[in-house]
Amino acid sequence: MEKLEKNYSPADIEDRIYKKWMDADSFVANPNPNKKPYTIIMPPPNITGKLHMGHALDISLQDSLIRYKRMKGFEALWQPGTDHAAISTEVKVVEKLRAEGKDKHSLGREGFMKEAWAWKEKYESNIIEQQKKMGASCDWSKLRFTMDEGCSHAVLKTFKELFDKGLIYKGKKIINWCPVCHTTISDAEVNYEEQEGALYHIKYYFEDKNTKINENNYIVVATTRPETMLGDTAVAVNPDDERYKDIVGSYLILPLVGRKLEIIADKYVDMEFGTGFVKMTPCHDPNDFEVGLRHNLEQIQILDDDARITFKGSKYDGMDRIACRKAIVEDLKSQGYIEKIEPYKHNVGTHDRCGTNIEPMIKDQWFVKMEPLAKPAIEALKSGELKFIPANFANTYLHWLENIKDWCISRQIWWGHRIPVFYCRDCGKMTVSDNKVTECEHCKSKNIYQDEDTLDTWFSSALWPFSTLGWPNTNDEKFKYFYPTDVLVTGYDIIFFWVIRMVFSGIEQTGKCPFDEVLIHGIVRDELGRKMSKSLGNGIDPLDIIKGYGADALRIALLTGNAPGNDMRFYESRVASGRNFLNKIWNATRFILMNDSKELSFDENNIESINIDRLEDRWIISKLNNTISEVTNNIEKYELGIALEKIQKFVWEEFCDWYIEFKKGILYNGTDEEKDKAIYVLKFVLCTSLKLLHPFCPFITEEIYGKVFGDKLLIKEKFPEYNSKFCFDIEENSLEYVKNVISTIRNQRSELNVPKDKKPDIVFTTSDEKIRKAYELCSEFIKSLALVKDISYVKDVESTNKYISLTFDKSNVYIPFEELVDTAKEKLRIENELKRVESEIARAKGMLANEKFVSKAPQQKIDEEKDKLNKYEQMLVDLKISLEKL
RNA sequence: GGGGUGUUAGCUCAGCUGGGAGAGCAUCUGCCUUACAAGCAGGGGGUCAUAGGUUCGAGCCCUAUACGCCCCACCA
Repeated sequence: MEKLEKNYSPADIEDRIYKKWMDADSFVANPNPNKKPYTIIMPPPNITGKLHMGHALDISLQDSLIRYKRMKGFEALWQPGTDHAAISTEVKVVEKLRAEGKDKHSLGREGFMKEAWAWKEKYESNIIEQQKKMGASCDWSKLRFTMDEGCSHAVLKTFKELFDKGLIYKGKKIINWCPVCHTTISDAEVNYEEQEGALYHIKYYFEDKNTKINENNYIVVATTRPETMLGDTAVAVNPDDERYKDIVGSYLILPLVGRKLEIIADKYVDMEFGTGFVKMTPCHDPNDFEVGLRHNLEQIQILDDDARITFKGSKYDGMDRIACRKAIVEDLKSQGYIEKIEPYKHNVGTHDRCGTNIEPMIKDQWFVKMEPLAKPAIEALKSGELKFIPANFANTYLHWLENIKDWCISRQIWWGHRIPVFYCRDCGKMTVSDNKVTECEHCKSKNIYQDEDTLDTWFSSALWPFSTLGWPNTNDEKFKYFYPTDVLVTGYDIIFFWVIRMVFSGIEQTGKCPFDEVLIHGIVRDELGRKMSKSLGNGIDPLDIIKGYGADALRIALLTGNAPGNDMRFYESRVASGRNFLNKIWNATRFILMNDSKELSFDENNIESINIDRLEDRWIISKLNNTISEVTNNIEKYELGIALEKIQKFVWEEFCDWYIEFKKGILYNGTDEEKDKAIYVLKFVLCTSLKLLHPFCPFITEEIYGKVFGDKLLIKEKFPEYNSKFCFDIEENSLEYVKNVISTIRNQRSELNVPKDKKPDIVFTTSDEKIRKAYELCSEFIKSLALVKDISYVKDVESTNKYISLTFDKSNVYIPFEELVDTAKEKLRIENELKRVESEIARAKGMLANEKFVSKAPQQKIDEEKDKLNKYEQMLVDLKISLEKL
């Protein structure tokens, strides 16, 4: 048998182990009538970047779940793939081209697409390699891409179907325009950020010199964007505003321009704000647009696609919007139109991909009609078909759906699914098809051209749970077997973008909610609680952490100490402590192998045929058995962190700190038969622990499993199950009692600074036969672990001795530390103990004397209190005797 | 403005359906004990934000208050 290195070094083994899994096709899942399916669709990472901590968390959760279910006997498919990330990728490719001195437009659409595909090939393989470093056990043979043939077909099919149902339409509406990316974006892609600006108060004079308000021949409007006044076509007041009732319908003259503006009344205006007058710019403000529709206002577009002013015949024409703002303000000032300028903080919409201030504009775009689609999605949640973990995210989901607006899906970029709409130059009608189109379906003319726009990247992501499984071919075996999927694991930050859109698309296209449950996690932040970001430079690269500590340690750090849905701060020290745990189990293995000089054969299935008779063996097996049950329970409830902590606690504390220490006596000095059995139980516990741990820490467990248990692959083993034959409550309790005794003696030694080589002969008294037996069975443990020379039972202890007396509920242990005992101190210690016990008794008595407690509390609780009372009363008696003897 | 959420040990956070407060890190003490110093043993440290309420019993449920964070909407 190969020897293990003294310390666990993940770098040496992880790639090798991963290859082993791949070579054995361990991740492949295919429709299998003999097994139940379990499916997780991986949120496809963008091909724009590299793996970040958010991905690492995502992967840790999903991989743990999928490995667990695989071991539980499910045909477990974790479907991987990547997202074309339309705008993000296009921006990156354009940047790359610019660096090479090339230009998107001179390349042309085809040339550009070639470049973009090359980018995709490169970055897709990067990110996949990184996912593998994390240990991701997804079925790479089924790798998909949102723009591959199948997904593209799904997209076109969906577009066509929604169009035919009237759920996709083209319309001139006000949209969010990014002047840098040169495309529309959806409402969800707009981030509002507070910016320092100014509120300009501008005088608009009445057309009729005799009209006055507040003694003045002008009114004052306030705006943060004075340049938009070029597009003003009205001024609005609230219809209920008594101040201005009389002037509704009169006209103003727009400064600098001279346009006549009617004063209109619309309930949109807030009377409380500013002067109560609002200038209306229907083309460049969403609210003004709505008001404009109601009042049939003229729409004057004053910005082009670069957000430059287009105002023919004016000095402002062609100016950048910011330069124009300055110029206009100067002109207004010099001509006396400015009443005042105040500093003003306000929220400005920015593009979430590039940070540019977005400009609302009116454009002819494609939209998805949301209301009919939102309804079933709301229903799915309310009926319980769809569940969120934690449940409170359901509110977020519902709130969004109940207030949803139509979804702008057309983008003026090239990288993406081109809108499958063809316009006929002859008859002017549209042809929409998910197949190749060569002629107008209305007049059969060949003189047609395709819509230039592409679709929002989320349009294809929305289909991901089924487009990856073969849809729209509903006869595809994968689709029939694996769909709907079981759980979606993702961050709360993309509930709006993605989860909601998958749900309504899934219901609309397949008739089923695409997943039963959504496990939501938070954001991984830096140590100061800040988001990790490129601009702050505070990002931590998961790959660097893996290099230093291994993927398993990183996974532990990400999986523990955090409740679902909450953000977590990333501390490297937590990875280090994870690594320390791995080193612990590594060394426990080393210990076993070092003591297994005969390299005994081991078959875990024979465990039931072994006569487990020793107390500590029954104890550890019973503990292990309970751990299995609890861990399983926690995983099923998605409490992965709690599950993992329980495994760690079992392995480190119970197995390593206690059990292995117990066994050293036998391994060093026992008979061959005793040794062999000890090795057997050690291996059994190790083997089972590895299985429990494998979903969370796949690499080290696979490595150890291979070293100790031969050629079998752990990934393919069965997850341990609770076995009622291994439930040894009595032995478990007895040994816990002994552990407590050992700890208490150690504590006293430590308090009194007793040197290690001083090993007393201790005696004990007890009234309980079971306890007496436990002491006898475990006397070797007490001797070796509490550094005791001999231990004996006596009926009573001579009162002349100077000793430390330790009182337990059913026994007393006396330690002769004559020269170390300070009688006064010892007296104080016992008195304090006495006080504690007395207060416990008072507490228990109080509860039991409370009639309401006795009549209302569950019987089990009452019995517990009675037991406690008995126990403490016994201790009280013993403590008093000890005190007397001092 | 609407919704959500947090306040627990020095720090970061757990605490499952209400039944005697936990972890990691940090800190202190003693140990290089032949699996592991990435370790072992032991210790200190919390009126669970505040005030009420429900309950036999509240860190947990309800109400209010204070401070914080997040999301949505967005006021010109």
